[in-house]
Amino acid sequence: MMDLSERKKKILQLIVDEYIRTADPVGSRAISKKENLGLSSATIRNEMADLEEMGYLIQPHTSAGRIPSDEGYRFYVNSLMQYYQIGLEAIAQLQQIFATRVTQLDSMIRRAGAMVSALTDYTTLITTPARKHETIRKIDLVKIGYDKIMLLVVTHTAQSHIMTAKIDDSSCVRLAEILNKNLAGLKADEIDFSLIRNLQEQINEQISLPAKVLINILNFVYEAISEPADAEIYLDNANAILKYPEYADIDKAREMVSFLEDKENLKKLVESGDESGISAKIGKENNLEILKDCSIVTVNYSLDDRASGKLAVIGPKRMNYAKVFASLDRISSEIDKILKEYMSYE
Amino acid sequence: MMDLSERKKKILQLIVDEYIRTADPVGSRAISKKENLGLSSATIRNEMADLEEMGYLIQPHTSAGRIPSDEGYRFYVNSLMQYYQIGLEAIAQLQQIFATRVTQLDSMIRRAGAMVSALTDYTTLITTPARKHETIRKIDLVKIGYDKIMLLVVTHTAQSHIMTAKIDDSSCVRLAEILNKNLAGLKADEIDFSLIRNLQEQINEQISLPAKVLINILNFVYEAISEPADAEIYLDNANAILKYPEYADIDKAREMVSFLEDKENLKKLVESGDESGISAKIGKENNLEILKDCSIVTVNYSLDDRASGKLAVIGPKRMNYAKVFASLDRISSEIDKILKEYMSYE
DNA sequence: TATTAGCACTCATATTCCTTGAGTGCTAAC
DNA sequence: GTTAGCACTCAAGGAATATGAGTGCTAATA
Repeated sequence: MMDLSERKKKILQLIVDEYIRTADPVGSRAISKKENLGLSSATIRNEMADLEEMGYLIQPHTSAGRIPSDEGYRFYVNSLMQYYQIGLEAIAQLQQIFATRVTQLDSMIRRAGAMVSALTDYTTLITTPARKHETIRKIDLVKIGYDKIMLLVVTHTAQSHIMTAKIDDSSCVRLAEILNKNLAGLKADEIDFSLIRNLQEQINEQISLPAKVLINILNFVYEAISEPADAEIYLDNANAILKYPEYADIDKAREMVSFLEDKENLKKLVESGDESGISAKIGKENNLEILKDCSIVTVNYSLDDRASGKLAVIGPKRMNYAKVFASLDRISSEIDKILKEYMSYE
Repeated sequence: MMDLSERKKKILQLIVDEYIRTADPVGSRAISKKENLGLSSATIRNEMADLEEMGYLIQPHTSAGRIPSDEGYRFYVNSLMQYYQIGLEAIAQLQQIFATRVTQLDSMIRRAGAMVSALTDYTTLITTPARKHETIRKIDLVKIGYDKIMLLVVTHTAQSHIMTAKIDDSSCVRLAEILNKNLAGLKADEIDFSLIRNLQEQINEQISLPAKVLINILNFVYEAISEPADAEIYLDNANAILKYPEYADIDKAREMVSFLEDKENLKKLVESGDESGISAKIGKENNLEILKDCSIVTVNYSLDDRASGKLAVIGPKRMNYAKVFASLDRISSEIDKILKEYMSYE
């Protein structure tokens, strides 16, 4: 690898940076106008010609600017790239993604959505069931390391949580017993302050446990049975729209994709379906300019009043309605079966 | 809603079917040539003119064929659509989607992938960790309905399974005890035939349990600790490529998307990264024609020899390398933390 | 010797104009 | 009521042209 003068390095870096930003071939004038460089475009042109000869730059055609070659990128990545600092807001956002609780039932539901898009080859929308009145069936504590325990809360699904706490085996068993005796069978709104106080006293009598650990445990238990703030909504096979000639215009496709990326939009969409059976909204029936060439077919799934959600297919107005109706019919009854399995008792 | 003659209905149906199939405006000649209709294109033209007047068809412009209006689709959906039969192969395929085992750890990993694409706005690829030598920590049985029990198998994560079986509460407890005594601490390859026979005998002595239920239980336990056939691979934000001008050409975008849809391709891709640290493959370094304008940045995550996987970002060569490197660095160490939490004991 | 101003040259992109052909509506004959 | 025939329309595609960003080279300058 030939050595580059500092000036050449600087120029190469500016070109790569600029090209990364704009995706347009970078001209000599654009670089010469940059910051404190103090060089005319003619000089830059000479340097660029050198860099091209060395293989770091490419000219797509005579009268265009330059773009980096693979070797140019490689040099940039190895030697020129500036350190990037991830923003605080981004990190905060990340924490939230991880914090969201996903139960096994939810991921089942999500896969049902994937099935529909596999069957129909259209974009699918599915909401996780809004759960109500969940009861704690059983609580268990399993020691899984010298200072780690796994907390299991069985509701309609098994929810688990790993926490740091030094408890010996027998205390673990005792603690689980106390928790079960006091909490099993309860719903979220039946857990009140006096109950907690009582629980705390019983525990303190029998085992030594840091207050913080108990609070963590109770928090997770409470979370497991309380309704989620809002039902999750999942989108599957969003790029199916690329396959249909109505979106041969890239701008239309982009507009649609970014519409579908906004969960608020999706929630509104899915709520517009009728309450019973499979229903279709065709074109302008959707009352939305961007959807005037789309149809949305929606179906509700539910287990009496305890859980319900929606499943929808969105595609061009010219969709294969027969296939979509048949698929939704099939999968929604499949979901009903799953719900019954997971959530019905007595 | 005006009545339509049978002939008009038939013609409307043929037009909608044809348009759904081809997405091209349907001309009178195409219809007249259809099957047993036995009418000339001129006659069809007259009928089409009527259907247009009634609002069921639209002419995009004078010299084009007709396409259905929203009302035309509506009529089709309500009255003309033929019943569609889902193919057997499709259904078989579906069963498989549901059969795949997804643990809580897997969905954590998947969300880590989502984070990277949120941070960078490029397409992200993530493989779930290949697990080895898992041991059963605890088995539990919870009665959740009059003929339903939930089987819990705690490994590095809690896996649950709901099955139909009529067992009374005390038998449930007894059964769990026996299972734990015989199976806790074992790895997949330590479960052999004599062990199972022994277990079966103990159970038959103490409780009455249909052989089929026991087999179901053992099957699920075994599944929970055996290695998955192949690591799952998830793709996130695949339509990010639409946002970049290098894919302004819709055909290029389509080609890329369908490349990314094939999991076999993805597996090969992700395996090409270096073993340690973050590494980038730029353009032709990927040795694949379709990727000659793409870069792939890969990082490994791992917890000693027990679990490891890959995380990769794929985007245009002109990607923001600094940001991608920083994001991957950050998230992979986040994953390492999770793995440690979930999988390390002692 | 390094830098710069000036100018002729190149070539992708956008624009305009023209051709082509699929499909129509209408009329007259069957 | 149905059909053959024909003039008419208009989107899509191709050829020809204009535009302008950016270059390389030369000669002047510091």
